[in-house]
Amino acid sequence: MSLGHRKGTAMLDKEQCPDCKRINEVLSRVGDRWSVLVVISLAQYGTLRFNELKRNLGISQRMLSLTLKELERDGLVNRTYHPTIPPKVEYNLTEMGESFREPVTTLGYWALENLTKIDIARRNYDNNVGA
Amino acid sequence: MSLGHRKGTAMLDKEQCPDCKRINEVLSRVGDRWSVLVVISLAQYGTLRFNELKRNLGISQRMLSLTLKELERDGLVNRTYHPTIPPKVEYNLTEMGESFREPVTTLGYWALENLTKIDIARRNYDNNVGA
DNA sequence: GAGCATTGGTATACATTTGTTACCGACGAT
DNA sequence: ATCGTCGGTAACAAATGTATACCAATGCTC
Repeated sequence: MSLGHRKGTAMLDKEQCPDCKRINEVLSRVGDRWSVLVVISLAQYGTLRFNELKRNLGISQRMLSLTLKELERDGLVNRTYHPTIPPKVEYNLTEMGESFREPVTTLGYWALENLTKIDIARRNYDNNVGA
Repeated sequence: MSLGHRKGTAMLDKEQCPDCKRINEVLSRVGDRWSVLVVISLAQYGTLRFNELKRNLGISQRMLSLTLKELERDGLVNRTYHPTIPPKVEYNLTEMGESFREPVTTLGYWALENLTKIDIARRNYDNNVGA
C-alpha cells in the first residue's frame, strides 16, 4: 500500500537536461542504425532502388520498408515511384538528408577507425571477468 | 515444395558492401541513442555518478545499467566503484570515449538544429496521407 | 503456353532487444 | 521503526527485428 502510489521518482525526472531530452527525441527517430546506414548508402551512391539498398545493407525487406517510410516521413529521403513492370522505386536524399550526411559520415569514419580497438577492449574485458 | 528450399536470396547478400557491414557492427554497439546520450553527458560534465546520469537523461535504471556496462566493455567508459555506504560509483570517459566525443556531438548538434524541421516534415506527410 | 524469376512491397509468425516496474541490502536521518 | 538513498538485479511487457510466404503483372525460357 505505502509503496504503490509513490510517483516521486518519476516526477524528479524533470531535472533532466532539456538538451538531452531534445537530442533524445531526434535520435530516437533518425538515430537507429538502419536509418544511419541507409543515409550513408544514399550519400555514397546518390540514388538507389529498393532492392539495391536491401542487397547492399543486408537488411530484411520489412525493416528496409519501415526505415525508408520513416525517413521519407521525416523529410530526409525522397521516394520516386516508376509504375513500370516490374515496378521501379528510387530513393535519394533530400536537402535535409544531405545535411545529415556530414554528422553521419563523421560517425561512420569513427566507427571504421575504432572497430578494432573496440574488439580488443571487448576481449580484454571478457577475459578479466573470469579472473 | 518448389519454393521451400530456395536459399538463393540469402546467399546473394554476400554482395553487401563490406564497409556497411563493419559500420553496422560498430553502430549497433555504440550507436544507440542511450550510449550516445551517456557519452554526451560525460563529455559535458567529466565525471558523473550512476543516479546523476539517470536523472539527467530520464533513462530507466536497467537501461542505464546495461548501457554503461556495454560502454565499459567496449572501452569507452571508465567505472570507479567506491565501496562506501551508500555505494558510490563514478563514470567518466576513457581516451577512446573522448575521441568518440566529436562525432557524437556533431550528431547532437545536427539533432538540435533539425528537430523543428523534422517535426514540420512529419506533420506535412501525415496531413497529405489522407488527401 | 506452363512455369520460372523479377519488381517493391505487405502479412504473418516468431525471436530478440528494449523498456517498465518492483525489489534488494545496508545504512543515515526523522 | 519507517522512510529514503545508493547502485544495481529479476520478472515481466512492449517494441524491434528476422524469416518466410504471398501478391500482381510481366518477360524469359523451354
